[in-house]
Amino acid sequence: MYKPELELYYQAGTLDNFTEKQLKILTAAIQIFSEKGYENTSTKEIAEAAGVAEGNIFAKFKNKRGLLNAIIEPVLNRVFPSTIDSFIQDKLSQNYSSTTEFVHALLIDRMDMVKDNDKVFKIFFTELFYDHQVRQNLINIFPNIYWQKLNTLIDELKADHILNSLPNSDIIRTLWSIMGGLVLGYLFFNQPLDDRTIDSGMTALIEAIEPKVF
Amino acid sequence: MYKPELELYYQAGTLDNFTEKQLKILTAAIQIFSEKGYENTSTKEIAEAAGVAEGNIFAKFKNKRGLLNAIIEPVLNRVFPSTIDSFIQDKLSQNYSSTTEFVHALLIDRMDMVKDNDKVFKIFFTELFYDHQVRQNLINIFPNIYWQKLNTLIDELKADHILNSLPNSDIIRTLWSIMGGLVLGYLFFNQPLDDRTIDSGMTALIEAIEPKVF
Amino acid sequence: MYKPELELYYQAGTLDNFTEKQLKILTAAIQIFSEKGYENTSTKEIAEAAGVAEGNIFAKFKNKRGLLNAIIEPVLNRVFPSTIDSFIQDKLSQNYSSTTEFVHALLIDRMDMVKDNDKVFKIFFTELFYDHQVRQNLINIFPNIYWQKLNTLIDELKADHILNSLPNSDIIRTLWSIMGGLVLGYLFFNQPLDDRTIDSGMTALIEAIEPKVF
Amino acid sequence: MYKPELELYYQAGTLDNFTEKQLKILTAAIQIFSEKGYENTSTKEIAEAAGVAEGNIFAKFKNKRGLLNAIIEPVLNRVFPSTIDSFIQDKLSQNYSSTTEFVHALLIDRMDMVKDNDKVFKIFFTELFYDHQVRQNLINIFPNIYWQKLNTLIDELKADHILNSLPNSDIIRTLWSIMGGLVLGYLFFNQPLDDRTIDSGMTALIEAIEPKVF
DNA sequence: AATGAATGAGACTTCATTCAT
DNA sequence: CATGAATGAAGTCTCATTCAT
Repeated sequence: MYKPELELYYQAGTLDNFTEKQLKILTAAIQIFSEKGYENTSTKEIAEAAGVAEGNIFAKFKNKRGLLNAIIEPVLNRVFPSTIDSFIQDKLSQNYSSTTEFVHALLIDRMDMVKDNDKVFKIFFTELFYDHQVRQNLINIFPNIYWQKLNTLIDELKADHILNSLPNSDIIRTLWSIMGGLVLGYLFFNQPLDDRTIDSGMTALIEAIEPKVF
Repeated sequence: MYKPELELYYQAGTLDNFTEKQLKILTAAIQIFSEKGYENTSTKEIAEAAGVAEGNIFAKFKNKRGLLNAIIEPVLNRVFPSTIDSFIQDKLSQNYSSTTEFVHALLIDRMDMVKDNDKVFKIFFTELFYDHQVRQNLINIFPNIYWQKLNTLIDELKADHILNSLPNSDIIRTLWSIMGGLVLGYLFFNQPLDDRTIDSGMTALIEAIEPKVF
Repeated sequence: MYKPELELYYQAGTLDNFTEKQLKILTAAIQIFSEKGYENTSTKEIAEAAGVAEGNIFAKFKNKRGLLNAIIEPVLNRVFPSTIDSFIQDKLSQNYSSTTEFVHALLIDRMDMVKDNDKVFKIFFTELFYDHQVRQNLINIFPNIYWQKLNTLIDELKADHILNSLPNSDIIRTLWSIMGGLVLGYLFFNQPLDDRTIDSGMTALIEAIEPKVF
Repeated sequence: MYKPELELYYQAGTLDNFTEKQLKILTAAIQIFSEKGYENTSTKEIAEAAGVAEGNIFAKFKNKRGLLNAIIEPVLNRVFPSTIDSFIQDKLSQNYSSTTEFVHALLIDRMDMVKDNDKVFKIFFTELFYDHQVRQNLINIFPNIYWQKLNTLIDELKADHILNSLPNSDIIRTLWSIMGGLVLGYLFFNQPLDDRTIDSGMTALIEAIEPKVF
């Protein structure tokens, strides 16, 4: 049973605790939530799409919100932390010859993850803007220690002439603005997220954050 | 009766058709929708906050969705078109001495509008990501003729060495990515939208889209 | 519109805040709750019996429990306090020539109230034994000050040789045991609560709590 | 495996037909039913408290109601009949020298049974007031033949000057009123059921039903 | 005997909308 | 215009019960 929309879970083996029917519920919910939004989807609709009795949803996910959380949580608890971790730990240990290489290493595989799980990410971003609690959860993912490490890293990259001298907060905002523009354009406005487009975004990003050479 | 949150409407004199009670409804709806989201707000709640009977909402706005549209429409029908128009017509008529001046003229007053109507814009963006129809409406705001004019403009700016040689679509995406990053950061993540921050965004944008001089 | 089952409320004019349909709901709920019990009655059933849309129940009574409380509360907040008050204040001010007269004055009109509102009292006692919270509410009706006054009263009656020398707590328990036996027998076991039966209960009570003369 | 809450069953050896798991279910059900009431307890909750699978409940007790009946039945089929029997047969065969002795013999061991099985009795009385069917079952326990024998007995006690000349029905009601007051006070209102309290109840009862001596 | 996933009827409740006053 | 009582469809959720394993 291949579940392309569940890539995010597979890595952790989380789905081992799910029965066949519960997986069908999850898959159906991802499909319909991404199409019509959480609030506009009824649990009856999900159950019918999954070919399952409605009660099953509540047996496994406690309530409708629990089903949404089961979809969103992997993005929060796996995607963001692993991105940050690899950003801070892995990348830091390497000697980047250029800003290009650094940014490239950062972007490419994240974008693949978005494309492989587009429905899940669409749900995530929709809720991110809709629900204050989800935003708070996202913020809580990044404790102070992360920000300190991130700042330290950026300072080092500045010292190595890989980043320019803009305030760190501006560098960070530019980074996620460009990335966010690519991702949201792809998810919500049918814009391409192919290699050329990503490269173009990378170029723009690099121009914006690399030091000027004279 | 000053209604700072209704700046967008005032300009057009649209509010002349509203009674005192209907304005109270509109103001209350903007407040609560921006706090809790459209789906999580009941018409009864709005009526109570406005201090009017529930029936009034339906007398003026036909249904709950009509109330939301009354809030969102000005953003679609006034903000975006006027931005595009001034972008194409006004700005075009001027002779920009530099990319900086061009971008500066474009950004500053739009950001003020966002700050003066932050609740309305929060509702707009929330719905933009939540509702496919709102996205479609936004897309429909820009008919082909606009895109043609925009492309012509960009081509001219390229010829004038005010923009670099990236594909037009990349330039446009970078532009709204940086702007969107500022706006969404302000509306949803408590980030500043002061002059310094806007300047920093402008600088990044300029670096990304201005030609490199050798 | 005569509502024999709502005597308890009438006295306070509480029902002025109820619409015709809400009174029908209340009446229907009293009828069905007393027949089948709160838990075994659905709100749909009540609405149908009242000839009203189900939503009406929740508009006035907030939820199903609120409907039960609207029935039970008058018993707690009106019947018991007024009984205690008249017991302590009114009766105390009189000079009883005998225990008989004292007890008689206490019992008779309370029993009439039970007979006039038998369904309400049946619901009340059912819930009293079913729901710990209702028991707690009943207990809270009697603050310490009441017990002090009651003890003082009983002590005085003892000094006047109207009550015997049993511990006050035993006198009180005997009193409500005999009264409770009459009431519960009537409400739950089809036993008579006519004057002769009440007189007989009074006689037993008097024998138990009056002083022995030698 | 000592089960103090199952005293009622032991005597009859009824529990021999129960497996370990079924006894756990019964014990858990008694505990939770007495705390929260039958209607507010789910079979899942019972199964979890008993540490068994939910299906076990239905394998042995057929349905949820069957589980309640298994708890209530011994009270109906053992406690009441044995009380009546001993009242009519055993006590009758003795020559009571006084009313006191008679009543004492009747009350003491019944109260011990209540204290040893308080949770079961709490469930029983709760259901007695909640469920018309349980009341009917209780009434059916006493066939006409019992009432005839009981009346004969009371008449004889009257002739022996052990009971006064009140109507038999009044004597019976006073008897179970006083007893019921003690038991319900203990089970539902945290009142003591120690020897002194029982003695006090007995005294009151005797005063009420014994003949007056001149 | 034992398990617990699965069922689905039915419960309570919300809420946009209508309409008589 | 204004009111808010009334509606009833539709929603979420619970839970006793079944049954394949």
